[in-house]
Amino acid sequence: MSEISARYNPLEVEEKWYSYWMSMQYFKSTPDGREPYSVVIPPPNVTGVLHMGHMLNNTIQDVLIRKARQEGKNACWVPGTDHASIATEAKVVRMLRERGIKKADLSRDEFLKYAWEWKEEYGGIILQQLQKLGASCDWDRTAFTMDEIRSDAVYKVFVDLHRRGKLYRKKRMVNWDPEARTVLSNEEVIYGMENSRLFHVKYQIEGTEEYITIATTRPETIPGDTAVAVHPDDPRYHAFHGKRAIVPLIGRAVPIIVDEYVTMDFGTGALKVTPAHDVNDFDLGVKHQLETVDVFNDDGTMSSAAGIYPGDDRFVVRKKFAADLDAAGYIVKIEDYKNNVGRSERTNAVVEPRLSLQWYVDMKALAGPALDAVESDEIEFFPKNQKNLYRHWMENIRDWCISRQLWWGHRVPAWYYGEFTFVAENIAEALEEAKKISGNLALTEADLSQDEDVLDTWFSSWLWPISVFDGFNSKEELNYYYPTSVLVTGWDIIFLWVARMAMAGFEWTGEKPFHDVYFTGMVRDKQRRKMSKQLGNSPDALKLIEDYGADGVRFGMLSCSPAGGDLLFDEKLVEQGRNFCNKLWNAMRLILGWTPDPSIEPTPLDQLAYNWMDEKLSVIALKVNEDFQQYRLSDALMSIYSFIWDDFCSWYLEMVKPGQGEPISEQCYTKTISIFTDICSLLHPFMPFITEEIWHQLKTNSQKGDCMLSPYPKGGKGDEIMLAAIEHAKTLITAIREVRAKNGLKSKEALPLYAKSSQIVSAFEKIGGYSPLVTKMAGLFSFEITDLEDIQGVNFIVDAEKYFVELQIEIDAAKELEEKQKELVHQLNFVDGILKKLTNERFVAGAPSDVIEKERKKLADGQERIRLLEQEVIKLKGLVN
RNA sequence: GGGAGGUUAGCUCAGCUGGUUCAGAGCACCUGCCUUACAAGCAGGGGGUCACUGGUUCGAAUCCAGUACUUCCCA
Repeated sequence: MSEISARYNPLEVEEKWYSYWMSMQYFKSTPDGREPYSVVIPPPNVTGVLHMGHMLNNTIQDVLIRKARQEGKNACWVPGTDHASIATEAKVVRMLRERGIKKADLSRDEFLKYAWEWKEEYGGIILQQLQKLGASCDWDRTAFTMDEIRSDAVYKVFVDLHRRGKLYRKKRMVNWDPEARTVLSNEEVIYGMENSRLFHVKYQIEGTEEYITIATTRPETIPGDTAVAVHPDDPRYHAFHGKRAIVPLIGRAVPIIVDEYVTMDFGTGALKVTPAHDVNDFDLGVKHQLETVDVFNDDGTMSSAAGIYPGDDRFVVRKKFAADLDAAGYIVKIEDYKNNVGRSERTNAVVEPRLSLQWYVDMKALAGPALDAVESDEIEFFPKNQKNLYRHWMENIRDWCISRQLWWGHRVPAWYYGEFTFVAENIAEALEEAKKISGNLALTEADLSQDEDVLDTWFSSWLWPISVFDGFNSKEELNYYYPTSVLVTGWDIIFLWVARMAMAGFEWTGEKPFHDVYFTGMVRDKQRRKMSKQLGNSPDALKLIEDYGADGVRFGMLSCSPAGGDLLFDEKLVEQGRNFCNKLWNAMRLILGWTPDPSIEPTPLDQLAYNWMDEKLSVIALKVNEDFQQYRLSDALMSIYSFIWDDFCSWYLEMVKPGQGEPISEQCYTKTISIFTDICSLLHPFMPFITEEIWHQLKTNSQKGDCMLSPYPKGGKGDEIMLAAIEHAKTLITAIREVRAKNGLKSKEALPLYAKSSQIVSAFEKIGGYSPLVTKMAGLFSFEITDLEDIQGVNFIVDAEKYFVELQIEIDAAKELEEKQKELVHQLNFVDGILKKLTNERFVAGAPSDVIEKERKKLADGQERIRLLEQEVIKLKGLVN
């Protein structure tokens, strides 16, 4: 025994077993006759390094996959990364800048060469880090959204949607990131309240000396004004209907239009309309056929069309132009104001609404089946309440802008020739098409120009559950693995990803992409702040694994993360995980230190103990399986945790532990090992490394096989009478220990215990090994049943049974009396409540018979306790007086 | 502005279809222990009018309404 360290050392164990599993190809999956269980990883950014969110998310997936594997299913977990257009391009640009290279000086191809180099060098880091966590992915299947198979799928889908009229190109208002100089989807814009100022500016009414005053937070857009709008019912402005206003300092005369869109009590009730720079204004512009004047360049500086300060930044111009207006007497007043400002998720630049020509997917045409599937629980959400969010978004769905003004990504498969557009999977097809349409057979590829933009990264991610199985080329694997079993992801990308995958699934396979969706919470710090790089509040994931072991970290992540609920990360959690590993480790050391002796028969106590363990294990396993059904992983883990720590270590091992230097019966030894290995099987999905290690340490000389592939315990109801008896014994033993603690008695001092005779007590006493068990665990000198009503010493009630510990000590009668009286009151209330129930006809008539039976039992027990307590109180009163 | 959720021990949360041996878990806390598997431990213990108000009911942490506070989503 001495050669085994008293502390569990995870590092070498983890390294050893991970490479062993890999060498055995245990993670590998190919279609066969077994039931499949498939999971696709939410592909992390190729730029990413492992953070807490990944650890939580991937631990959960690994738990599910490992359990499925132990259940004999063909478990397939497909790993991969996505190319993260904006983030990666930004990273590569920065890297180039550090090397003194400007993106603007490079051709597209040159830039992409650098980008791929970067990807090859750094792109796989996160996947290697997942291995440290124990992730049992089928690494041979590692996919990347820009590899050949996944890219082909993207182009196919684009062409297909276009052909069927569900994808189009149009000039619309978009969210423009002037720093990245690209469009953003709605989901990539983060809104927040910011301090700004509301400028009240007066516009002269054409041909009069009258003015109309508008309020705006953005005076720099005034050069783009092409109307002033008022509410039709606003009496202040009736006189101006049909007239024109002069845009101050610009001199443009613009119509005063009337529209119910205007909010009368906001600002002055008059609204300047700038169709090129505001979504709502754009709609007004379309409705009233207004001119659009785009006053900005794509980097947020003023354009030549603005006529003022060309080339200056919009925020600089805001100040300058406001000052000009003021100097010219057009500013009526300036108020401090808070408004909602959208910023780019990636660059934090203030998003500029901008008119631009982009590609869109007609989402209404795709949403139907995906919405229905979730509504009907055909796709089941865990937790359920995410359905509301999903429904709301799907019912108000807007078209998806999929083009991005970047180079890193899938280039839009559209080619232009003159005024023609050809959408095709490749240039050769586009050329064929071009020849046909134009009638010019002499066209060459050089005559066509491909769209400069790339597609939104999610336009490849939404195909992921299909494309990782090469499903757009071949049905072979798709038929087996698809729909996947479960998707595990954060609720924050329910729209970006989950909804879109559901749509793509129905669109191209006619089926849902997954049966279940498990939404994890966000990992936050103790102050509930989201973990982020900026705040620096995220622990180093790999450091955590080094310090606490992968199993410890997995335990920490899981033990406190109910589905959908946020995980408030605290290093205490992983510490608990590490301590748990140590506990398991030491239980193993204890057992391995025993000397089994074939010539000794197991005692009745031994037999009772291991039979009880079997029953209890069975009950726990059943509960764990039920918890898995509902994805209550943290409940499942905590059940196993307390089963191991309390039942197995604190109770069972102490029950069967032989005395110092004494041997243990071989039967009991073998049985203990078998229980422990079952425990390893049960715990393995959560803590794979230590369970594998212990499994092998315990099995060195006997059975073969690995914990990872051992059958997962199914569990059952268990022997209720035996379970109840042991629970009673445990409570009794605890009560005796309490007597010790209260009276300052040493644990070595053996005590005589008497039980007041009763049916229950005799029944328990008849169970083989019961009395020896209590005697051993409570450190008794003797344990007898008596008919005496009182014995000198301390007495107490367990369930409805009365026990006496014979003691020659003074007891504090007054204090004891107070306690017993308090308890009596509680019991009286308890019984009173049940009596009320049982005397109520409607209850007796209506409640199910087993409920009534239970109430009767509770009543009888309660009454018995009252009887015993009353006796006691009378006796104590006598002593006090 | 529209919508969804939350409010249970000091902290983080369980508590499913209403029924007091269920007010529970983990952590934290207090007391006593270096009892040779484990001090990363052992034994014992104290903590809660289940946000507030009203209603339904024989009975409410659990259902309903309102109030307060709070989180989130969408605009």
